[in-house]
Amino acid sequence: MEPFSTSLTSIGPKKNKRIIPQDNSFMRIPDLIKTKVPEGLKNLYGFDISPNALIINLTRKEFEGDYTVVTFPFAKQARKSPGDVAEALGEYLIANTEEFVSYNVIKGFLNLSVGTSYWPDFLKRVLENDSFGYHDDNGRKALVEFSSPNTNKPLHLGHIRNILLGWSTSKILKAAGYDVVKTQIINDRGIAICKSMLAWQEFGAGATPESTGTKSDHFVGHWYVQFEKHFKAEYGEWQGSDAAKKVLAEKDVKEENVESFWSKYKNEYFNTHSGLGAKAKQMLLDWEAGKEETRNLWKKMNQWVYDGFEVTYKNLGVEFDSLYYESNTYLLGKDIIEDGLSKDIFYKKDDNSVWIDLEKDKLDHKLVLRSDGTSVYMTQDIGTARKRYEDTGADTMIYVVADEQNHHFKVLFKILERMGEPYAKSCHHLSYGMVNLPHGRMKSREGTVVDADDLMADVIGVATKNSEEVGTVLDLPKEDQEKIFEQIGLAALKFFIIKVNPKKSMIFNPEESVDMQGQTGPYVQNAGVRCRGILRKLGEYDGNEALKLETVHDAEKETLRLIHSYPEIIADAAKDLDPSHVANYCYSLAKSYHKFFNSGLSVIRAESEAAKAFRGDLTQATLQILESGMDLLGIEIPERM
RNA sequence: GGCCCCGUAGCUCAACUGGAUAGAGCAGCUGACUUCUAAUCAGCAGGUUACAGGUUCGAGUCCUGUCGGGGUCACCA
Repeated sequence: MEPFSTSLTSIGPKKNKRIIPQDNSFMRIPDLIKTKVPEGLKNLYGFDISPNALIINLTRKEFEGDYTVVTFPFAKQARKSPGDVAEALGEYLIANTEEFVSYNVIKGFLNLSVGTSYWPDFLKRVLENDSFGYHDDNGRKALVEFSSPNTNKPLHLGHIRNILLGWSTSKILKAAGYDVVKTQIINDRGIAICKSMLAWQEFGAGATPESTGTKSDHFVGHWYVQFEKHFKAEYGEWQGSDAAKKVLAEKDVKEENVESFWSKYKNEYFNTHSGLGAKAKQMLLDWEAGKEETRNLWKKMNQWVYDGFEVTYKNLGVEFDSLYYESNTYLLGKDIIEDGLSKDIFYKKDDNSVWIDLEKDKLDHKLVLRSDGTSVYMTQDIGTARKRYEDTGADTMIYVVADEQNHHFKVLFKILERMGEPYAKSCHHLSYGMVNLPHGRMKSREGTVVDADDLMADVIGVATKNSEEVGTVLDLPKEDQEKIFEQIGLAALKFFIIKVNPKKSMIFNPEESVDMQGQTGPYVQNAGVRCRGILRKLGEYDGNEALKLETVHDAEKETLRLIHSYPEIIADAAKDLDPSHVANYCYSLAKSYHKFFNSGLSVIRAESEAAKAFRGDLTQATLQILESGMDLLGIEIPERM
């Protein structure tokens, strides 16, 4: 048995001697159409159109042709029927390009067929360029904020959707030509972490993650839960007290409403009568005053959380370029408000609170400084945005945050605009829908929150079980097997989440998330692994033979056209900030290759040297694009599976 | 209640941003492994795109209304 690392990483011939055409005029079909159709319209009818206004589709498989141009939009200006325009354009393209060899017209649809010789040439271009599909630097810098957890409890399924969206959006923007900075703001201060701190101090008896053998962020989360438990007990007991009876009498609560009244009163109880509440609040005040003992406790517990997060992030395969801590940024923005006050962007009320009037933009008045002069969330966000601009020079800022904050970001961006911030118009809220379970929302009270670490362990567990049943990698060393199981399990999870359009809320069915058949991550991986297997067996071949190819079969054409459209997929995904485009694309490409594989067209036993070389190139290119596309989603394709 | 988002096959999702006969997967049923990996493929079945109008060559997509679901309306984050 050969060692894993050497036997599996060689995937066949990488760079054979090839005839590389010397001209620089190579254009992919969409670009060719965008050049030649406006030119044709100008020559034929004498009017100009914007190339971007063209509608170019892959020809549906029930019709003859490869690419379809829709001519309805030009009919009026040309003063001809859409069919006539299509005919004339078809003639023009045949006469004035090498690539198109025939056409047909159905109503206003011009179906164009690309000549066979185009494809082997095209594949060579793909294989020569490892980053085929990527776009040139556009000179812009985008800052992407995602994850942004609180430090009082571990990450859960909601964070996973956020993180996967943020990560892949960052990758996609990079591929689309942006310089990208990945960042997060860590919400490390506030009443929540104080609750964990207090509970640990009061009831923890010196326990540590080490002493209890608990992952350190879960350890801190445990004490947060303990706080809630003790608080609830305290509250329940209090409800029988004279003070409680007095409250009921004052508020004139009827007998049958007592229970629901108490559940709504909880927050007020925390702020008024609760002993634990008072202690937690005192802790927050001590923290703000910089009391050393409190700060040390805070540092200790936060460090536990960070150590835990680091493991989760690493397992998920993500990392950040920079971090912002709320404890450093929560005072930012106040100066900016003062400044804006003098410029009449904001106004002050009699009680000294500061507001902005957004009624002209069909929004409300929004508070930006409390009457006691302290800041609110919005104030911080204003300050942090400017700081980030100063720190990084990013002219585009993308906030990956759940859609419950749609309104907040609408207001934030409008305020930044009013302030004349140079990046204001390029701020985007990548808003995504809630992740629900088959039986409804995740609720911490009902213990239905799906923990991130548990979830990853589960999917890897299922992948391991499946893989051992299939038995195809049992000959490999144990650690290589484990690596593969991990790759497969995470692929299932990540793909399941990322294939859904971000703005839609999604239902997360744990059973379906570990499916490995059909429209899933492992299905796509399997196509790539299949390519690797074929290339391994194929060995050396003469790449130049491919240029002598005489026919391209339908089963090959589908895969070719998909590879061909990869650059547009990246551009669209970047424009829409929507990684699901890439996921669905990868699935289509994998599907088309599987189909080709089963079509009876053999690579290794091809009918001619030309076909063999061509299919070898096709297989290599498919693998290259699958790896590239899945990489944008944070998914790896294993060597074997 | 005001504002915002969503509603597509039994279930989970697509539909190139207004283009051709709305496509996949899962679940169900039939077939294909001595063949380049069956985590695959081929096929059957499944739809009044919530409903009613409108806009135009053309509507799941845009507009209006109705019904259903979610979010949000804090000197919280």
